[in-house]
Amino acid sequence: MKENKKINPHPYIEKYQLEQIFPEEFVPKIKGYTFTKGDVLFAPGETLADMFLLVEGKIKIFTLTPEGKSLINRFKRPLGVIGDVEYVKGNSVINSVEAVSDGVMLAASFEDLRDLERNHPPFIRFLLETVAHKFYSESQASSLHMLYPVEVRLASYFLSISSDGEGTLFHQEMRTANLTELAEWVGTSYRHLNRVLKKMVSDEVIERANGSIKIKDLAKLRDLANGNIYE
Amino acid sequence: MKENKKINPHPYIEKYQLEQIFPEEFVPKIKGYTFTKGDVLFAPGETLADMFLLVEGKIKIFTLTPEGKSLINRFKRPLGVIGDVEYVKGNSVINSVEAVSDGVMLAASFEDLRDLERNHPPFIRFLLETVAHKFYSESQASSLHMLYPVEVRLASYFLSISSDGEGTLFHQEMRTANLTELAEWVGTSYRHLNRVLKKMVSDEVIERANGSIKIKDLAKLRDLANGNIYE
DNA sequence: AAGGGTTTAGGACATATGTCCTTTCCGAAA
DNA sequence: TTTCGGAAAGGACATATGTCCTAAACCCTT
Repeated sequence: MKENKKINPHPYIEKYQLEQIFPEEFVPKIKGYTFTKGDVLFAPGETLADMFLLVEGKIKIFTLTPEGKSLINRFKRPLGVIGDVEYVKGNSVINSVEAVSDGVMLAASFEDLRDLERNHPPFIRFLLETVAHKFYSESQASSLHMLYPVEVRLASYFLSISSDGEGTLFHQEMRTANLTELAEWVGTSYRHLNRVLKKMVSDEVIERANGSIKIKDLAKLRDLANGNIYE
Repeated sequence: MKENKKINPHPYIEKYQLEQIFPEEFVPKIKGYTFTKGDVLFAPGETLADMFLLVEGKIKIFTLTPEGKSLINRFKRPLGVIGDVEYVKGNSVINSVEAVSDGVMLAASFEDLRDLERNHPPFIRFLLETVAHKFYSESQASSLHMLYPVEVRLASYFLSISSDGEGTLFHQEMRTANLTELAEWVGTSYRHLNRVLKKMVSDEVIERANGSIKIKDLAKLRDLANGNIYE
């Protein structure tokens, strides 16, 4: 990771009760770094030596093709983990990671983590749960993408972030800043997103007023989403 | 799982050196079941009480939509694991699982596994690696599907199973029996697959003789696949 | 208030992919 | 050998989505 200003990790360890995962002896080995909106945090192919915990801010994880297309795999907010799969599999970074806002990461070296893994079972349990959850979400999203057109995916997205389903960490991860980002998230072009939005407006499912989108008919939205909700 | 004939699991434990994951005391808790081609092994929503190890045969894991569309997520051959994510996350079965050939599964109850997890670190390490690998493959495949048209995905598929890349377990998992299945695997309709195959023939990338497909120009295929190879 | 970049909106056209159908082919069962 | 069902091949048409482009609206900054 591009290394910005170092900061004291302790407040975050308390805030997120990380003592349960990282025992007292381990805490001194944890470093804290800040990052700034727009920073490229990790690039594909890079070799990692540390695992990171996002404890403040928002980042996006995306794939860039040689042709310049980009696809957002997921957003992360606290308490997101970066480098877990790389730690386990020992491969290099797969996706690009970029800061969507200013934020803070905690870091611990793979080397130290291997010791921790041996002596402190809760850590490997934490890892396992993290990765299992990532797999599960990825798998759901992937099926949704493959099997349904943009309109359905979009309806799912709206449902997920509507106050209805609020509260889950995951939903927070999904909020997008603007339509361009939303398009990348849903996995389509801006143009097409716009087309679908227009259709939803004329179907009276949503309303658009000066840039913001409001859900007008939750029932219709549910109908469209077809039972498919992210998460 | 639909329970077929019980069999003795020991030969498989030796064959795949499972003693490293399951210590001697645990082995008696492992059961063995056979299954038959076409069996529906697991259905979405089902609650699992056991984790399964595929030790013989081939199964496919797929998603079925309410509209009847189906999408193959992956094939599994030995030593595939079923129920790992369900074990960790405690949720019900996500996808349909069907036997593509006759085969054998070993099973161990979640309850027993929880004890094992506490007392025998190699087991949780095994789980972690399994899930991390699943996530990694899923993630790769998902990006490929989202970002490239069928022709590219198909080229990737051919490259992966060509003798060139042979040997990896993963590639074995991918071999499909007929074009219909291939279509489901690539995530498209049979009709469209056929269209793309025809184009590849006229571009002299592949040859088709009485149902079988031969790679004619590996270089062109690589070019098409654009560096994207499954796995 | 004026200028310039970013975001939103949408027209026109091209391409990718799906759906429905018909025909042919081939191997297994009778 | 005949029959029949599934698998393969492809025509015709519909839909989903992408690409390229232009114009208007919306901030910021000066």
